[in-house]
Amino acid sequence: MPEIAAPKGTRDILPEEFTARRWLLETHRGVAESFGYRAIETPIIEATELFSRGVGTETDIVEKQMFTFEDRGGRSLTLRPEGTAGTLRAVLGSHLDQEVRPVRVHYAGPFFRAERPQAGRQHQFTQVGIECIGEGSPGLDAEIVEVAWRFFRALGITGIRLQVNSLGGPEDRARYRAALVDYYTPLEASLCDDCRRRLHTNPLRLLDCKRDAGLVAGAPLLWDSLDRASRDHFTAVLRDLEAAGIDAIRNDRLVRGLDYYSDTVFEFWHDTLQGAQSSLGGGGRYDGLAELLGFPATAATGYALGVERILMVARALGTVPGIEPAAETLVCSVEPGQAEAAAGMARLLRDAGARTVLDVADRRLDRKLRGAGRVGARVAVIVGENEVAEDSAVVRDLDGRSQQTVPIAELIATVTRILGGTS
RNA sequence: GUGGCCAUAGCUCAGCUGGUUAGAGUGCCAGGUUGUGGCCCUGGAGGUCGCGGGUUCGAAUCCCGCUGGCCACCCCA
Repeated sequence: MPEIAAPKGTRDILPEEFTARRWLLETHRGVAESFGYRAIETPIIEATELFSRGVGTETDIVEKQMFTFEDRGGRSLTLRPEGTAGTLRAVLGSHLDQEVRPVRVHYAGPFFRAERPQAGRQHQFTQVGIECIGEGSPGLDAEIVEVAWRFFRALGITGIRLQVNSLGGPEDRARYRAALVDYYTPLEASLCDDCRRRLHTNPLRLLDCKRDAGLVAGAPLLWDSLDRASRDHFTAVLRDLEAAGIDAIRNDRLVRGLDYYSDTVFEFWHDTLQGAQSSLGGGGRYDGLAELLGFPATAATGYALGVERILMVARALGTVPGIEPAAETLVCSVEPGQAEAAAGMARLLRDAGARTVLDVADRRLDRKLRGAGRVGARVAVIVGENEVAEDSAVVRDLDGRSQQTVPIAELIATVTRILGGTS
């Protein structure tokens, strides 16, 4: 019988990594809540239409990256590839925005994309994100960037390169798309294969091409297609970011892959991640998404960040806190005969709040004490024949290498004194 | 989805141009110490050589397919 392995593109989160992720997730929660964002959780499966309508039919995500299946009633469902559409659906569908505006929410959870896996790109991955729904002021674009900025700072991650751009409104984008097509069409013969395809499917993507960089340099600028309102909006965002002390790099070629963005878009890059995976996450304003999903027009802005990638950077930078030992106390019997007495003492210690491992296996005492070091315990409580006879225990300070025999009544006090003293 | 590299013990890896019982380090278990750890010594367990087929007298080694990982592209988290 072959062993069953985790499905392709998925990974198990073992205790050590779990601890690091918890640190990251808790840090994000703390920063988001310090700005008044509240936690939300939405389903992992959604109607396929949520993404085909929201994210855009001709985007890569919807075209070829979704895990889609039919339920027993023949409805098409999809494992969510991103979080914004579902969150907006949840907030507007429940009329949360009728109570306060804007609605500020944060979330964390698994997402799924069927791309070829490699480091930092898995079928199942984790994102933390926030959405600010119900108001269109540029100050809120700056606010969410500031949340992310503080989040990275709280993790101790330096060297973040924040890229910002404005895509303008739908009309601006249509105008720009036309300008790009006008520019590239005469050059079509000299384009690379990918670009020739992009010219007809998704002209904005032409700006991403590395091979035709020379042509990109001469392409029309997005900024020139923006109307007055979008220019003012973006100028205000840049001003607010500067006021917040955030270094934003204007990148006229930054075009995010999802159709629903309008005006402000941004991405966070870091150089310790190699090439294709240099993006830690991004976001932007998506004032048009609500209507695409059938809700009243509602302005909104938000971001999503990749937990696994950020963890890779934090690890490379050495900012991940050391893992806590599994237990601070180990209680062991000398022989199996003292198992019950030892178990009783372990209960006392746990009641007193000490994380305690019990080892009453039938093996040599020195092996059990070796185990104490392995779980990270700083105190060993040893119970043998003599101790049972006189209702006492040997309390050994594993760091100080000293020990004493104490009555059970003094066990807790003795152990907590040692634990308190060394920490 | 396209192209390339890789897959040997729990972990990190060696195994030359196919040759007999597949190795090391580390970890694990045990003994040295019939009640005392992080060092040391000794011994032991543990491997369908990713899976399936083919070539050959003989395959961990060569060929094909599959699965999985990694890298690049695509794109993004």
